[in-house]
Amino acid sequence: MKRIADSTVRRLSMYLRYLEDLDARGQKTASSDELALLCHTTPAQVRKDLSFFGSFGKRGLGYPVHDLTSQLRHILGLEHEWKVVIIGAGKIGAALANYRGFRQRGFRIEGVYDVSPDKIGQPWGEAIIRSMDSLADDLAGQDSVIAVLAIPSDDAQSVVDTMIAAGVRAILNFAPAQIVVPAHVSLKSVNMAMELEGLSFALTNNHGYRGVA
Amino acid sequence: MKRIADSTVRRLSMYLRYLEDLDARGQKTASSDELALLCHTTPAQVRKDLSFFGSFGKRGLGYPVHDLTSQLRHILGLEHEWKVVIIGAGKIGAALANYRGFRQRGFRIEGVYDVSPDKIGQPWGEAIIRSMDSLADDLAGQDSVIAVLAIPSDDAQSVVDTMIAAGVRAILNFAPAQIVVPAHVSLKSVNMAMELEGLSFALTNNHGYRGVA
DNA sequence: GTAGCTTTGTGAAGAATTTCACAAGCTCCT
DNA sequence: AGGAGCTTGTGAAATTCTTCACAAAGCTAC
Repeated sequence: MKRIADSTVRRLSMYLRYLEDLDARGQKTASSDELALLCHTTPAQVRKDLSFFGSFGKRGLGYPVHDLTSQLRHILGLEHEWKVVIIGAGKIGAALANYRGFRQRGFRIEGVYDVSPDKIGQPWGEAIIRSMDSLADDLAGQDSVIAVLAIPSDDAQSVVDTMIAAGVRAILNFAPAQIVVPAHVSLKSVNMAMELEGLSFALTNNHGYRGVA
Repeated sequence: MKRIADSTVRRLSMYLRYLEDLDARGQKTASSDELALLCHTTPAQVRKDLSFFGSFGKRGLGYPVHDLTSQLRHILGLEHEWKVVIIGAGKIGAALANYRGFRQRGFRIEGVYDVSPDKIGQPWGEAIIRSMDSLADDLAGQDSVIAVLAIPSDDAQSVVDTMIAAGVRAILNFAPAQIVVPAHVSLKSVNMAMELEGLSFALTNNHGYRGVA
């Protein structure tokens, strides 16, 4: 299969969100025009994105909403539930655990881990904070696990190494640090300071620069 | 000035982070090779990125660390402090308020606002949760303000409209919703569910796809 | 059934971004 | 002072991503 750009995957994710809305409202079909309008992109872009994976629409009619929803869920690998472990029982970890969007979209928070001995064993919402040492055992045999890293930068790389040794193959990193992972592990980083700096740049150099929605 | 790509700005931000480290350690110069290694990019990319803004290096020697640090801070508009108001006194707002990276890099949390009458007036860390209605007055005359939106999606657009009416010109949005802003307002959105879905896609279709560090 | 309207799917064109490759410039050493 | 050894800055090439434009195909009405 051809390599799919990151930007394409993000848009697929967005199409899915809106298609789910339309489906819930009982709308049967949607044209690339309509989707483009909702997602602030172009009809051509919508069609091109979808065409990488097959031809789901009917000419003259548009895309069947319910069917395309399933197809996108399949493409994005959202047909089964993903188990999410949160590493770092701090404020960011807490915010993520409560984030509505996760559960709604099939990501189930499975457990919370920390390195700090003070925190291990403490209750945390409905769960108990567990030790990183038990991660490998807890995940033994588990396949669809995504780890969310919400700890200070200093420890980030060493914790990542521990996680990978424990069998984690996907990491969403919130620590503002460059993390290195082997090729078989997928990593995404969200860096909030970097986003703010992007806004600072835009405000400082407003030569027609526009932020990204 | 030429339009600067978003990806370029993100990398500048990253160069700055590492240059600050090097500066703190007393290193005098750094080559594009060294920066590229630290930031996981290529030397040519580093040079090209910097060359959009001037020529800061010395051939045969590299870039003067301390000087380039200042230059980048200037380019990114980080020479003065930015005031950050957090809209939404929930878990995400709390996490952001405590995020070390913000304060460290010149973003000062100025106040917390909410729409919910139950929350308004309540203490929140060292501050008191304020009403959105007072936003316009509070910001009157203030120039360098960035609003961080951490509320549920349903209210997002209407709150954004209120903020813009109050004079906000830069918004970092954490609500998983498409927000529309007029051209003079800069907007960046962070969508955590979308990031997780990207990982789900990568794990499901691991045909050489690699996440982004 | 076919004319007219609509919308997809897709090569090809265009734009944007990254990488290449090398001349020019600086430092250090002798 | 001159040559050797680096490293920058930058046009040009390559690659990646987006937009265009249109043939092919479905639907509706008569």
